[in-house]
Amino acid sequence: MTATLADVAARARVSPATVSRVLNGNYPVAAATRERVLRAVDELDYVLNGPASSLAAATSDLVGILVNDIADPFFGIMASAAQSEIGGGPGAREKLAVVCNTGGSPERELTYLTLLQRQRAAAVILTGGALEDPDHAAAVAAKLGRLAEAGARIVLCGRPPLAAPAQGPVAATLTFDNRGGSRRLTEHLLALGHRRIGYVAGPEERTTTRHRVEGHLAALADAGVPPGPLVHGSYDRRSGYDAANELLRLDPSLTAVVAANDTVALGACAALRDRGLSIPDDVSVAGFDDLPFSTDAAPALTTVRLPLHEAGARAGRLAMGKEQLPPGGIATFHGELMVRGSTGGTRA
Amino acid sequence: MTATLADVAARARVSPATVSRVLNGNYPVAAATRERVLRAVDELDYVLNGPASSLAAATSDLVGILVNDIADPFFGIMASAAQSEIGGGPGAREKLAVVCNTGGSPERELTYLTLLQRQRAAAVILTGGALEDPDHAAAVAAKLGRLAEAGARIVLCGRPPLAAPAQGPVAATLTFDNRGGSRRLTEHLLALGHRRIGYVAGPEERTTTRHRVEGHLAALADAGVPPGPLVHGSYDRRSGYDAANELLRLDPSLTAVVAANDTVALGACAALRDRGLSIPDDVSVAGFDDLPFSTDAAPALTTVRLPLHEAGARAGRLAMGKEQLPPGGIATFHGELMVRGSTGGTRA
DNA sequence: CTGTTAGCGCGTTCAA
DNA sequence: TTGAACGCGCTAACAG
Repeated sequence: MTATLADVAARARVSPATVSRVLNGNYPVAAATRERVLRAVDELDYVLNGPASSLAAATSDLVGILVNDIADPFFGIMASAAQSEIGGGPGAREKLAVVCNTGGSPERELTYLTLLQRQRAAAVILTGGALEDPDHAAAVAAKLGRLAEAGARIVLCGRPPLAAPAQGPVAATLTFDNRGGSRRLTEHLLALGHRRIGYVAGPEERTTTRHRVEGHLAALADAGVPPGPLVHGSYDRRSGYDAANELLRLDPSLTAVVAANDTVALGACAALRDRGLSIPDDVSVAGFDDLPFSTDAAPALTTVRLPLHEAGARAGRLAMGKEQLPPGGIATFHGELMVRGSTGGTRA
Repeated sequence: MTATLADVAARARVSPATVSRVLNGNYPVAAATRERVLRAVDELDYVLNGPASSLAAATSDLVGILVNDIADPFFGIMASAAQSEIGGGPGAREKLAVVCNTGGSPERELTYLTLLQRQRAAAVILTGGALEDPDHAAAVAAKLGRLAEAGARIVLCGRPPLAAPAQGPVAATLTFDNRGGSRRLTEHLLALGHRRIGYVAGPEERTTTRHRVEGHLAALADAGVPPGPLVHGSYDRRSGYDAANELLRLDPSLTAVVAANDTVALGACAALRDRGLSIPDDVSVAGFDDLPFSTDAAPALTTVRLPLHEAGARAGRLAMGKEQLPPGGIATFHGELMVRGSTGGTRA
């Protein structure tokens, strides 16, 4: 049926070992022999048997990229950038960069890690915020340890470092300064004169959520302004819509709403518009991430730009061992405040 | 080191074959024995060796989902839906659904197909429009034939059927009625009184591009209205921005612009706004796909809604063999015209 | 229902 | 520089 390495060897009149050597290019092979082998490969339309190869070599060319929501460009952009550094290169052995969608479910996260371990993945990139549940964190840390033992390189991207003891197996951590970005965003609102600011937070028990809330509260505390109402929700538009209505119910005098991310912010905007409120004249709205569509909203969204592409690309290179991180293995990416039309001064 | 099946067998005092049987659950095993084995698995923290398993069984639990652009929610939504039908959930026979980002590059598409063939993938889902280059189409068809021979189930999602002889290995095809949707969209514009309509087409040589253009031209032809200017571009915002400017240069009297998709349409809107034109008073704009953010644009985008989630989920089920398609193996999904604020009547 | 026996196709020693 | 032989860890017959 399908051609095997032995078939190629027979056709090229060499031993299977020699074929293996030219295919892997790690051993010296005479130019003439190599030529003959490659021709045979071509003529037989031979494709290496991955499982057999992985079994013998005890490693595979699979690189897993875990994302919380593949339909969200926040993850799509990072994954795309990472993947282009992994699968793209015309270099030696191609790696198969694959993205695994956990949907934010802890069980699925663990399932995927197990499946990647089962496949003897060469590397694993975990993107986005982590769940803060201690049990789950421990389970993930254990799995990562197991993966690293088996030779997988572990990279965290857009995710905070693991707790000290668990950080061991992690080769590199690229983290976003969510706290700082959030703080600057709220400072911007305060500078505009806002004193009653509502907050639409992301899902509870997530590092990203907590850090962004902390930055917000820190800015308020520094200014001596009491926090406004806060509600939690998921990272979708609908959640932002509902949350904005809830915030206004809790405090009808709000003059600004800060959202967990841009998608949520757009949902909040829709809710405000549906109530006949004008943005930013009646209420200012701000998001986070600066996804491509944020600038097309009505009005354009004030937000914090995260270097998603850069972080993803770097994570890809780290996973391939094409780049080393400075001592400590942790790099922090900062966000940039993008002031646009959705925030403005309070009414006189 | 890592525990193997033999270790588990020894600990459970059974043969390796028995362990294999309880793990795969395809064979009758006494409840007591199964219990003992599962305990041993747990105690040893045993994880099946995927490559070894795939080698012996001549198939793997990998399911590949090829997308043109993972950062585009059009693909993210389909991939997410497909993936949720395939893997990650609770259950014994887990499949590993992985998405592969071709970036629209023909070479990478073939590379990924080869890598999936190498891994002995259980199924492959190809999403989105295909390149129309005959050489590439033939190469893809050949690869798919090879994959199918090796036991992979092939599903096309949001992609037209292959040419008759090549359709053989394809288990199922879910296609979008791009032509019909596009035609209805243009009919809507014509009904509003537009007679000079510019068109921002997608990348050349792509089926999606051609079908949408054909539907547009068909509507015009039926109405006896001559086609306006048409320019090609990629599926990003920038491309829409530049294209809109170019269209207005070609014909300053345009009253409407139809774009290849929503992202491009938003870019076009930005260009029009930057020229001081009002939407839809001066120029109407329409998109395609109805991605989630389209409703938040200013004004909200008139577009054609495609059942991306439904198509993706169905593709996932077909890939798993959980569902059969009616004779012919082809199902067509139709788009729904969504009329919103970005299109309006021409000025009197 | 369970154990025994062969490979699956390749990488990698060791010699030559 | 090349070949021969072994084993990676598991599944799939075939017995029993």
